[in-house]
Amino acid sequence: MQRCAPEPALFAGELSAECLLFHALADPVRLRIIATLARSSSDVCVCDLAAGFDLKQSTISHHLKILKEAALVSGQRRGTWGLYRLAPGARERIESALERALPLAVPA
Amino acid sequence: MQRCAPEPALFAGELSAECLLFHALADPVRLRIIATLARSSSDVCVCDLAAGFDLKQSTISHHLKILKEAALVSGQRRGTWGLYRLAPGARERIESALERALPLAVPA
DNA sequence: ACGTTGCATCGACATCCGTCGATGCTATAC
DNA sequence: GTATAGCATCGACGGATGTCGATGCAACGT
Repeated sequence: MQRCAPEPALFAGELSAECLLFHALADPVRLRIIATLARSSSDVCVCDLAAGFDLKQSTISHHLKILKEAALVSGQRRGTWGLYRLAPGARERIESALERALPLAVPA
Repeated sequence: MQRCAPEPALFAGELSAECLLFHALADPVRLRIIATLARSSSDVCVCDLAAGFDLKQSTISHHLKILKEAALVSGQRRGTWGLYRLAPGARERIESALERALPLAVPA
């Protein structure tokens, strides 16, 4: 039987870092946290996130840890509170990952 | 005790569609499929993906179904082969989702 | 008609993941 | 010093998910 396509040419590059980024965004709670931080002019503390999203504080901490590991969020402690904000360049990092996965201009 | 921040102001919008999009991208196999289709000038058939990624054909079909449900991929049958390509506007849809989650200019 | 090929679907299984309660730590308040 | 408040971490549990083999189906070739 003949070939089904002219030539396979499958992508063989490394995309695990990009996959981690998209994974961090692929959860409703984390996406809401990101959307909140992206729209907040000041830092947001864990207690407000837990209260606002109707989730336990440990759950919010869990998601914040994933977001921090993806370098999408940065946090600092002020007294007993944990204040979080969008990491600088978060959106640019996502756009770069998108460009590596789906390049607008296909490289030669 | 005093408040930890001036005012919560949590995001309350709807992001489930955007979450589905990012979820479709948050798997190594699916991301490789997308990267392959984005770089291929012609359609790619299921058998080539299965052979190239060292996965069973049923597994590839499963991932293609998820990508199709996310409207990132479109497929057609030619004879016994299943040919897939990147859906038109796939990248634009992802960028729109990113804009809704992390707006560059925060709306008033 | 018959066998073959390629794909989609199904069920099963193992693993991952989100959520919670419990615990410990640090900083504040008394 | 003691008590309290806020957060991170841990272990456990249930549900979601990726992978596979088996089956069914449609199209092709003989």
